[in-house]
Amino acid sequence: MVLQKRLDYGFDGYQVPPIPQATRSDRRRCSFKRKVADNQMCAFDLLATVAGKLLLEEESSPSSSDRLTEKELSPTLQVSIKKEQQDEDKILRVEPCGGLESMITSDCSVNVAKSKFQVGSFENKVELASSGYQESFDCTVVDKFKKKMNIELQNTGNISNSAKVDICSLDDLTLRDRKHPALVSVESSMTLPLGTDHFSCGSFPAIREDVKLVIRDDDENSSGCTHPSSTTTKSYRAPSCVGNRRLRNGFASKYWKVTPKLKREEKHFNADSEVKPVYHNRKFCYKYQRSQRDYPIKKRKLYYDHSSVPNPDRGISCKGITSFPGKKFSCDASASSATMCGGLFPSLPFLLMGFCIFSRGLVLVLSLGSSPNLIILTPHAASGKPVCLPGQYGTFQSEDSHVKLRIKSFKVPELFIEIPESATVGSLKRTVMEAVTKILGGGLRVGVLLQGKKLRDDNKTLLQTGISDDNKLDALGFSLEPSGSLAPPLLHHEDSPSPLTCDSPQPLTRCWSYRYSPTPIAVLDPPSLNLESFVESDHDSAPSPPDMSIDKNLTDSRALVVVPAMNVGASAVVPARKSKRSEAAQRRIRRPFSVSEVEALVQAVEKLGTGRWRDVKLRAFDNAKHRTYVDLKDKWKTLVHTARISPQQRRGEPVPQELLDRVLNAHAHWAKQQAKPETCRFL
DNA sequence: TTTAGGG
DNA sequence: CCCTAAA
Repeated sequence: MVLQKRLDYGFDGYQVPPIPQATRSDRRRCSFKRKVADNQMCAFDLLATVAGKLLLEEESSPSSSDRLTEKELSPTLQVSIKKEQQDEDKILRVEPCGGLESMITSDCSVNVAKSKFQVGSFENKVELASSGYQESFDCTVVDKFKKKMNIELQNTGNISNSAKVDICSLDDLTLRDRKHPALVSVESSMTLPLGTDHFSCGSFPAIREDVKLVIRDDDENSSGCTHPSSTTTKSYRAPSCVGNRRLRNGFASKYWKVTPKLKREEKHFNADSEVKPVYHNRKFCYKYQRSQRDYPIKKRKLYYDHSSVPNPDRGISCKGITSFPGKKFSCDASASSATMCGGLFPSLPFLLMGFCIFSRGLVLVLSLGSSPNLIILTPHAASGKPVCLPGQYGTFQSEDSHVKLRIKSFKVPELFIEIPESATVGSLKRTVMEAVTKILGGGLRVGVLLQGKKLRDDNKTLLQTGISDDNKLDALGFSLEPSGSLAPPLLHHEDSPSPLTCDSPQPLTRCWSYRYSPTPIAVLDPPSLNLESFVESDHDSAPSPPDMSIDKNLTDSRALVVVPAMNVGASAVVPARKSKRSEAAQRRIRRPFSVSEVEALVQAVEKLGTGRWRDVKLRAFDNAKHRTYVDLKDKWKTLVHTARISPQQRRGEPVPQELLDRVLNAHAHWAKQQAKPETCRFL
């Protein structure tokens, strides 16, 4: 999908010519897809694939193959990337580094000529030199690291336009964060001083959850190792170790296909800026030739002056924050390894596995724990935000603009089973089976949900709906619905159709949200439930223990519930509670406050008062995702009530009288405070 | 989104 | 806990 994104930028997916021997036309036709189990697909694979393709294409290009001399190719830079799956006959040879001259220019793009970058040991010099065009960037290693490597991208014409990527050693890293035994931290500081203002990077909201997943993995895998060589967990392999098996090279992109869109832009440029498209090395590899004289200036403008040129390719933005004319674009390195991504990877070190600079952005392949991630710093326009593709992502874009999806689970219609206590387990099973059969009997339909919203228009293309948008992948969900829905025995009409909230193929994805208005009956939108969410809901005990789970709570278990529409007559299957609400509006399970929670609540209210429930939430229940500020307010209400009634009338887990006294005191106190706002509000 | 209250 | 009017 990420690559699909690239489509917009002129990167036409990834296609790998099957075999070098194939004729060109054959190659074009039967370029094979590297079939990889979805969960094995990783960003690096994608890039490697691309690299493979690029290389192969280059090899077959007389003009460029000239440069592929043994001399120039450092042996260590020759890499065989083999699918870990053993795709025997399809071993890609990727030789991305040594002296290959590549140019990936499209309209206004970074032009990278040389790339020597061996991530495997981090001993090579990184050098991305200009291919001779003034407008291109130089990327050179400033420090020969060991300790620190500095890749500097700079515009040869103007030093101030530079991008820096600092890579510090593990040692440096562990000093900062011992928790993550990553090997190398990439402190990316992209600095494009363009003027006065300063933009720093924030976060990538769109992919935050994905990232969380990664972080979790990190923690799990974290072994405390602080030295690369000792860090040999599955997820963290020292670069040098990796080298043998699967050397992960940085590579410069080569020739990118011209996409239709770009072709159009091409024309545009032709007219506008004396840019003459020149197909270089096959028609889908191209670059522009510009007249030298006005190039440098114009070029920079194209790069950075977003407002002056109506072209999507302007400037590199970091996570959506872009450089604007006269402003400085910067991702400060001081923050952490995550700098580049700001809040995305807070202080999470990552290993730079490769990078790729191409016309429309900078791609970094980073290892964030167990799987490589693809970070794309895109030019401003198109999506604005960098894309992160977790390695284990189940969806990706393949050639031919196909969207590949792996559906791990379906939401299934809710079932409601009513069965006497005296019934046997066997009869329970049968009853459930009956209910299920009832539904299946009528046939099933599949619903597609995007960001919680049901996609009802069957005629829209994935592209139109945005499903092919990488940002939305994790918001994609499917549901099973009784197909009899068109003329289903409607039992209740009071409900209105409701959006399903969740569920992507990923188990840990957030599920529905709490408060929904009554929603329509389940006929068309049968209540669905995520089977995978039958996770033991966490017993939130203490209010504060860090809750690392991704809202596990939200996936409260919802036992079997009914599918009203389907229960025609089946005695065992009856409509649930008038099926008042459907899927999303399912009433949350009851979770009585524990004494410790009450304690925390009381303490917070004593401190903050009774009108600041949000603050109370943040202060004392920030980690209890299932406790909303409304819940806290409600609880306080009941606490006050409880405190006022006699102990005999109280129900549930008894709250210590001491706490109830404090409740009354605090309540009285804050009531008084409200009466006289002038007074200082401290206890 | 929060707050404040009734259900 | 839910639902909402108001802010």
